Amino acid sequence: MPSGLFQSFDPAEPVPASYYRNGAPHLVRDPETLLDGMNPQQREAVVHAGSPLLIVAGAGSGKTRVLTHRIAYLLGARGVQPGEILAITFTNKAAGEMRERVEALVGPRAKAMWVSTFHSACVRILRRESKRLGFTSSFSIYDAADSQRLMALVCRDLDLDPKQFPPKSFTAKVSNLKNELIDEETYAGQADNAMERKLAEAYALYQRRLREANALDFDDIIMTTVNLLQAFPDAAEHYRRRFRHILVDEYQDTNHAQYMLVRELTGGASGQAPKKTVDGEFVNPAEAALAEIPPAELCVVGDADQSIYAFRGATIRNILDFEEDYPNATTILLEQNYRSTQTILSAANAVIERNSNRRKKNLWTAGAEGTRITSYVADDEHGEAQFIADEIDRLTDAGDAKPGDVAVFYRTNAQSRVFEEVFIRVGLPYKVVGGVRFYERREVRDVLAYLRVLANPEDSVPLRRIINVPKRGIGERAEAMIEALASRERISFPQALLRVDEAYGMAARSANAVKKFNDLMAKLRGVVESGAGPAAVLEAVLEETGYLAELQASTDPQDETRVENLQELAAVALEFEQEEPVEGPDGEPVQTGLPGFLERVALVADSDQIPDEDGEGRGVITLMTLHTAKGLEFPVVFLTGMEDGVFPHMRAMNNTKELEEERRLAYVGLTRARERLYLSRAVLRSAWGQPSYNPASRFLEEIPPTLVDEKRTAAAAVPSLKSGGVGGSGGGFGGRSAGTGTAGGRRSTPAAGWGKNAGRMKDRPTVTLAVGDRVTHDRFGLGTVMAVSGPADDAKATIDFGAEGTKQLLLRYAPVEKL
DNA sequence: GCTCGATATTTTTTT
DNA sequence: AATATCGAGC
Repeated sequence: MPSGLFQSFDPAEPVPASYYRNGAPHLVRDPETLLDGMNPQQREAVVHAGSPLLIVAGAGSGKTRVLTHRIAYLLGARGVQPGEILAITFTNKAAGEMRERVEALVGPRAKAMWVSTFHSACVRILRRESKRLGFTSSFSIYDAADSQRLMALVCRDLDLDPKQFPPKSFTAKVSNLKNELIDEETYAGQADNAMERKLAEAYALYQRRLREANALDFDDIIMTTVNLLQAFPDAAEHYRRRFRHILVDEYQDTNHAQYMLVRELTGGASGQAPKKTVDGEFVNPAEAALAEIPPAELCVVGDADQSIYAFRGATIRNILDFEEDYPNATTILLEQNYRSTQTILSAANAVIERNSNRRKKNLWTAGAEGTRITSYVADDEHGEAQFIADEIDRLTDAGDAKPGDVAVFYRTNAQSRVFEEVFIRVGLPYKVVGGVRFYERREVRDVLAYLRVLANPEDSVPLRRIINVPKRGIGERAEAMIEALASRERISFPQALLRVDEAYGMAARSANAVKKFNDLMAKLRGVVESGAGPAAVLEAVLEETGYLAELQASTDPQDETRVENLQELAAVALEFEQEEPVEGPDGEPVQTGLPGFLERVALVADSDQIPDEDGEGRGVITLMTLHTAKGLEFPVVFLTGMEDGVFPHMRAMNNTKELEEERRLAYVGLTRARERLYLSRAVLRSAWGQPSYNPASRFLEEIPPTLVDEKRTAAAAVPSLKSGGVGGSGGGFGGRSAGTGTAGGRRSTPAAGWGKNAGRMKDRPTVTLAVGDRVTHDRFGLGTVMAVSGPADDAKATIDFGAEGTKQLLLRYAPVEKL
């Protein structure tokens, strides 16, 4: 029998019934072996019982391992039933991974746990409780683009000047309000200037339209669930009795609504006492029942230093104030890092330390110091990409890395282009993650809109999207007439569409087009009613609407890709259809058929595309934004575009709060690297078609110079200023300020006017020194470096020259050479 | 009603 | 540079 597996318990302990579900006991790990190889803090986090638990998990501290082992321990050692566990993550990918890893530990009974995202958990609850909330269980889910479109319609209906009241900003504001759990009525009461009153009006109409369409937007999903739990004590009771253990991952990314949701589900947080009369009687008997349920055991995991979604309403407050929200909470700090070299960790620590008001944390590793971080200053973004391509080539040739080990990070999606160009040219395999996402592509959204209308005929947003796609002669004017009919007859837009004949002033040709459209939809509805699955319905849509035919007939090369995307969508539908219907634990409704498919598509963004480690293959280089990189790790990481204005982003630079968020983003980026870390920047970068000179990112200066090996410096990057023959940029231009021209097939770099190094004429490239390095000085002779301080390109060193004494030197000017 | 060309607009975005 | 949006003209 393999060690670590056993079949019986200590006789002193009763065997938990959970071990014998489904008949015969299966091989179960001794729960204590779950603690093998863990450090003391991790163990404590796994076994802790009896009070709310906050696990402050630094980057790479084995967070997921702790969470999964904690769940396994709950099941194995504490007799918890799988059905009593609710584990919440932010992404479907994270949820899937967690479930998989728990299943590997405890076997198939893990299936009965709820491991899901905030949104899918809430949708599940809402489908079950939809009746009491006034919509049907087949409600539609509006994503950001749908919300946008609906708000645009609403603003138009209210005759709002789009210049003065931009629908886009209204959408964002409504989203923020919902994240703060402020509903339209409450907001109407507090709006006190012209703009806010208009917003209140738009908010109210927007909500009305959603209800009419039997739809909820992303933010509603959370807010409505909170409202449900607060308004219906018996509903709250059901879920509180059920979920006795609630685990929340990435707690630093929760917004207020999600925070309240966790509180409502857990019960027992401070300030939760139900209303009582003066005699101590409960006002509401259902609340009395609720009050008797002891609070669930709450365990949240997070790292305030990795909070990078404040711009979407996430609030660090939730993690910082956890101990106040849950007064008897225990906090465990995980600082030991199992991912990166000490060099990388020291750099990350040094950067994040500049943020104010943070809980002090010091990542450390029992592992190696590792190689120094490589920095590189390129002439322009092409040079930067070229350097990275060359370096990856070098690493792979030397057998130090496979392409799949390498990730290239950047601040904004637009920066990926140059890397793609260069990688294609030199033949490096790569994959860009993110950017325009699959489910946001026009053709995918068009076709899904058909399916949505078929699933929910009252949903007017997708209906209006496809009413004239492909073009069938129902223009703006015709649409306006239908709308007029709808408001005249006080019916919905979809209903008005069916009564075209009553539309006043509609051209015969338009009316005929609408009728043909109605016939088409009726025919498709017939396909749905015949019991066809999502894949068959999708195929019917593609055929009957002529959508596919139009794309295939097109000469636009883009349309070829579109056909492929639709094929992929059809494949997804087929896959969904053939999935064995996962039985919801204890008969929870699980959506199948068209509504099920649409729900899947609405709640699953495609983070699926992060290249997996495929055992055999050498993998591909991963290109992505820093935001997308959170939670991942790679042996080799290139952090690119390290320039003020790019990263930190220009719009975050004059605001301390936003700058601190950028710094956390830098921290996230740095801590993704396991072994090798590269920091690169370009002196000249073309952004929005305009070339601009960017100074070094302030984050670079925050990394101790001793940790960095400057492979190419700013001095080398400015041809006209350098004396040595370092690097192969444009070639020398004397001392002249060269304009933007072409030299050696590459754009050259004007000399004047950039950064703090301008004016440093004719000196050698700044040496990078580390403590202990031996140097020679033109005047003082041999010396040993005692200390180094200051930012990389402005570093000072303390050097012991023996008989000549110990000198403080500014390396930028000092005539020192490394030996 | 549709197409073309001028004009404005660009962060990040797990759901 | 690339794309979305808008208005004029067919």
